[in-house]
Amino acid sequence: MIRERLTDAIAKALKSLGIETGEFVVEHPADLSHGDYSTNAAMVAAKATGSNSREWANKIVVELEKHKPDGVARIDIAGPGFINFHLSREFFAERVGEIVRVSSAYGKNDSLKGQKVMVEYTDPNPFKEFHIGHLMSNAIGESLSRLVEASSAETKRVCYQGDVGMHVAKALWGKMHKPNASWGEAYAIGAQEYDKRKEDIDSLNKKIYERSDKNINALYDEGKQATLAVFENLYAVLGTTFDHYFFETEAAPVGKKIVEDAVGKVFEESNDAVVFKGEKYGLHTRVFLNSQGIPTYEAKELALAKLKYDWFPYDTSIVVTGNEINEYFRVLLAAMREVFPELAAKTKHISHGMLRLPSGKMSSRKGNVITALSLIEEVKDRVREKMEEPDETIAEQVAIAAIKYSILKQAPGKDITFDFDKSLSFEGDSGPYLQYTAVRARSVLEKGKAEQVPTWESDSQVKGEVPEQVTETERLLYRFPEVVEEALTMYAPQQVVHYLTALAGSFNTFYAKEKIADAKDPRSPYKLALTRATATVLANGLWLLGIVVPTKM
RNA sequence: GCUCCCGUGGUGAAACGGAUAUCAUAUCUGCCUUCGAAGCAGCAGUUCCAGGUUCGAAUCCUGGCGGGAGCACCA
Repeated sequence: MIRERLTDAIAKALKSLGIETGEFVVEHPADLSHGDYSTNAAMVAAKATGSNSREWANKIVVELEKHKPDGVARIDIAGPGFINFHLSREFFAERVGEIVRVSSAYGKNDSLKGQKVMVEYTDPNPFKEFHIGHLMSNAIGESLSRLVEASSAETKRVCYQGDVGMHVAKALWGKMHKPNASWGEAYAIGAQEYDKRKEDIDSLNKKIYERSDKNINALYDEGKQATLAVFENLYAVLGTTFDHYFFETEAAPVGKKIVEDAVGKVFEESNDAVVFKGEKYGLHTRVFLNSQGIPTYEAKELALAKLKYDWFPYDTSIVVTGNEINEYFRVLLAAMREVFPELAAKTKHISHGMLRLPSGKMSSRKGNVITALSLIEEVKDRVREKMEEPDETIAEQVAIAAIKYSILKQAPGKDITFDFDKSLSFEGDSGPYLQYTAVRARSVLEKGKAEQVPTWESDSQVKGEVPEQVTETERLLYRFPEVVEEALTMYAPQQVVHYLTALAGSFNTFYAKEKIADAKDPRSPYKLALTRATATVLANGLWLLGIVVPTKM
């Protein structure tokens, strides 16, 4: 890798000047005109010695010029002492050749080879709506899963569904009082009436938990099956295939036992409930078993960590949830560090922001939720309007791309105020823009084939000329593997999004300026190879985002 | 009240402590007899406030102001 070569060369140069440090960084300058890589080594050296950074830059460059690293065409100094590296024409042409050769494997790495990683996400609750908040969790979790997978980890996608607990009791209570209501509506009714009918609903909760009433069991089973079937259809549309489902019903008894066994050690009794005193860690107290002896979310989550590990002995367990439970999770992890220290150390909590409505917080309790299904349908309608020959499959692929892009373009953890016209765009900075560019690139390749332009090969370089001018597209293409690794280590799919958007933009500029497929142009074979490399990176990158490239648009 | 998160052009966002803060959108101006106009080119416009640390701060620290979430038997 070029980056390592540069880092080694700089370290060597510093060493020969008597500076021993690994503190400097080698990065891409924000502005492409500043070169392809840049280092702050001179500033670091200046700091260590208390002297001028421009002078250090001059000395370092003299050293670097003695053994110029492969692939570097020019080194210069700018600003307060940045050393900028401009890579050579040959370097970029070789990378284009490499991308075409490696194809769908381009961008993958071995950083997690031999590791077992589990990712839990989406987590909709049976008996409640699958709303756009779950869409956020799904988009982020799926993308993280794919980043992990692309880094060669053995990856398991799992989903944890709350099929027991107060929300179920509320939904069943609502359904019993208004049988024609949908499950989402039934839940809202139960939630709104809870204050008035607390005793009723609490006792219903206990019956559900104990499965002691035949009629209630039948209604429960029916509701669970019906809502889960809806979720399955959505997973298919979203492109997620879970390897395993965990349910709260299996976690509950395990959690109860874990907590009971540790009463007096980790947990303590308080007002008939069993609690964990988080205060000693600067946190707050949370109830793990309620006064009826029923395990709460916290106890079940503790059990879940163990159930997961028993099923798949992970090295890392990533849990994607909404940020509203950040505080709970900190308490939970504090308790887990005492009960299962080795599992707590392997658990990584990623929280996503809330999808809010302009009118305020969306709440399934109040019933003012936008369901995932209605959103997808609405977006599909808008996509169809733009299509010349409507096609159901493509309309869906484009709609999902628009939705996922709007979620993944920003750092997970930040809220999105959902406004239809502002949040979902088909133009510029959007999922469809990336798809469109990929489709367009492929169509140019078709044209090249039809015109019988010969195939360019990087090793022989005999079948056509390489244009002297390096395009912006080429300066971006070779960075893709770095972007993938960075996005993984920082749990930041938005870096892939922003990279792809820049790449697509550069290609569209290239496309507008140059005729690519032209049998009479000796540079056409190379330009087609560049087009193929772009199409490949766009497709590989979109895969990481869970977005499909349509056959046409 | 306490704890945590967040304040970037009109709007939505990006930016391992790095260079002239990037991108999109909306508005405005051009470009389809040439490989797909869901596109391209151009104009204009931004780091909440006050201190501090640093060669260098949107980023780190302190204090304000503003917004959000959570704070005992819901998840």
